[in-house]
Amino acid sequence: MSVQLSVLVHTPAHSPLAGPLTYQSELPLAPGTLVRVPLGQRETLGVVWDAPQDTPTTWEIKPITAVLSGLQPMSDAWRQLVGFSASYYQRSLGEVALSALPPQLKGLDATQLERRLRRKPLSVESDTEQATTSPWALPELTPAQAEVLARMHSTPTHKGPFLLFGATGSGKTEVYLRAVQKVLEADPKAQALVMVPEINLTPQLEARFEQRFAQLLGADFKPDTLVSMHSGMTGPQRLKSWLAAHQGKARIVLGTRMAIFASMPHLQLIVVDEEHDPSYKQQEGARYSARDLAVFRARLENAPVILGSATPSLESWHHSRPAAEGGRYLRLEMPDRVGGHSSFPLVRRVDMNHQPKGAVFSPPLLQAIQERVARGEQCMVLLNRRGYAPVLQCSDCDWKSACAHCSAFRVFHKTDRTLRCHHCGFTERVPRHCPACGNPDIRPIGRGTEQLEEHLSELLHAVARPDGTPVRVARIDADTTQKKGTLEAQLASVHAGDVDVLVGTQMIAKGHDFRGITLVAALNPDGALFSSDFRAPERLFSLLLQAAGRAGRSPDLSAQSEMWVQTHHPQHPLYAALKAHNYPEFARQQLSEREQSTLPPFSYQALLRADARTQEVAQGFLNAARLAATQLPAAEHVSCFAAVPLTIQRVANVERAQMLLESTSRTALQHHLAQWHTLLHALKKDPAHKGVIRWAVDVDPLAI
DNA sequence: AGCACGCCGACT
DNA sequence: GTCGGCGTGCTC
Repeated sequence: MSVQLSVLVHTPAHSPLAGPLTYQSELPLAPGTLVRVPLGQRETLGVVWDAPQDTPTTWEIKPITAVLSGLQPMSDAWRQLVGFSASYYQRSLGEVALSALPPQLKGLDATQLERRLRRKPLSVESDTEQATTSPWALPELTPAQAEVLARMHSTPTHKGPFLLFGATGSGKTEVYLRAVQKVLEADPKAQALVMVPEINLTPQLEARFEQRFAQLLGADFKPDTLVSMHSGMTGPQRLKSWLAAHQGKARIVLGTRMAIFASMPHLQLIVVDEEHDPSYKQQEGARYSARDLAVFRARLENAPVILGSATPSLESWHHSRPAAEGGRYLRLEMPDRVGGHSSFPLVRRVDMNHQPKGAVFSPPLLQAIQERVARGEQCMVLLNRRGYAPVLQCSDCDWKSACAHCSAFRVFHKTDRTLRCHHCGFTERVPRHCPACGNPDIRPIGRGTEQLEEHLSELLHAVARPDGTPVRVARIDADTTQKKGTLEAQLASVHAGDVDVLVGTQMIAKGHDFRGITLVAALNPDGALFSSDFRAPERLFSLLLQAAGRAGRSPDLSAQSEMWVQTHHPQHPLYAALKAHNYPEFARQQLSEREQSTLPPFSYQALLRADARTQEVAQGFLNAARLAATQLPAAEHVSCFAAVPLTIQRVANVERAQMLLESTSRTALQHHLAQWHTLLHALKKDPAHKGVIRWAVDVDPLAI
């Protein structure tokens, strides 16, 4: 006697096999059981999904190959999370479920896994006991931290979500540590999930958690008590972390957005640090928001979730309005920096309308940098553009360094004399003469961080540090940190005081704690003020406030620290709110504008994207999709805008177009998308749209 | 997504 | 003459 099972395998969203496949098994298996199944010519990993359906089948039903009996079935909550993610983000169950498991697990057959599981865990280091005996004490909480923790723990009616609105330097991490400590101490099995936006930020947080919990747990702190999950890890490392979490050995899982799918049978707390960060949104495949899924998962697991930020996303801020007005999150505030000094760097706006035309550094900013450096203080200069110059141009004809494969210019990188396309990677040596007319005079137009570094070295040439040595300028951006470990090394040299002025992209504005920096400057941030992207101001405000938070972290220097903004719009309300260090005011302005225009969070959006060889084919598909959508029942509640090319219309010779859908009802939009999906599959097969390379839906897109 | 099959260009 | 490019089709 054998039973039939529904099993998920890794089949993509666009495959006709989107749903679970049917296999037979000698024994009934619990939903969530991990199995090996034959699929075509290969054998692959599967997850038992539902109770068997007895729909009559016309094809042969193959038996499963093996049960991975060494592993507990995936929990109900995990399956519900996967089910929700697949349906909400319009992807197949199999794709979501299997990409939520570590890739290495797919490669292991049942016997290999048995061997892997039997492997003895590393023995605990012998010095752990020493650590427990040496005296130590928990750092004293600030009144704000104590208050926030008390409110989280004494609000049984409100299990979260909590929005921890804490200024940079107010000690949010300590709150996370205490909240985690609390759940771990209350239940010896409890597990906590802590998420950070970027891989770069995991090592320092990991160190902080490890130090704390090695002390707190003493001999109970084993090598796999704290594990990480992020895409920078090797396959075997990820498998190891995953197994530790799945088996409940890992009490704390620390990771980037992918960690939201970690198997944690005793999950009792989720922390999302820097919850506003766009990195929480996956940008391909199932385009999930790990922050939104964290809120969903926390509810499933009946666990609290803490969303922390100094500049919350407007969505989360709106959700944390007073309950009387419909807010569902509890807002907890920590306005002051640790150490009681609430002083935020003084924000200085330089009106570039009254400065020498074309100057990169306005004279007052340059002077301020010179003075600081001469006093032995450190400065940080932000410019969001890598390379030496964003475009090269012939002085004679109209040649520009366009990319042959993209509708974008190739960026001039002076260090290796190349022209590089930042979209497709196409790289060539800089030509000696204009490729079009032979003119040897080709010029860089505009400025990137490389040029800034060079320029600033010249400008500060005559300035000496207090010890008489020359000023040192360094640059940190994606180009200087390609090799693993270089970022750490560069950050260390800034810490050590080997650098006087640090130039870089937004990479340097996030998270890193620079003690000696007393002046931060944003050279040209105006672009985001009048961008067509309605979220651009939100990102700019967040970036500037975070950058400002880099200055004056050390209490003795904070009093004189400054944030400089060079702008042509010094009166803009965004800068006024920044100067006042007033995020709530900024959020109020933005939300009122969003409400006026019925933009998120007052409406819900989705994008349909199509890629094709030509723009006509891509848009043709979208327009046909739009026409098909008008037939759907929810159509009247969903507005569908015209198909438009993406801002970078062509990348690597693929033309890209998209179409925006909007509704004031999330449910209506969801129903509409779900029904649309089947129509889209059919459309793609239509010979009229043969040229469509791929299409995808992006629910709650971050950029339009 | 893999993995096979299948039909055209530059190499041991 | 083969190796290998990726287009098309299939997987319970």
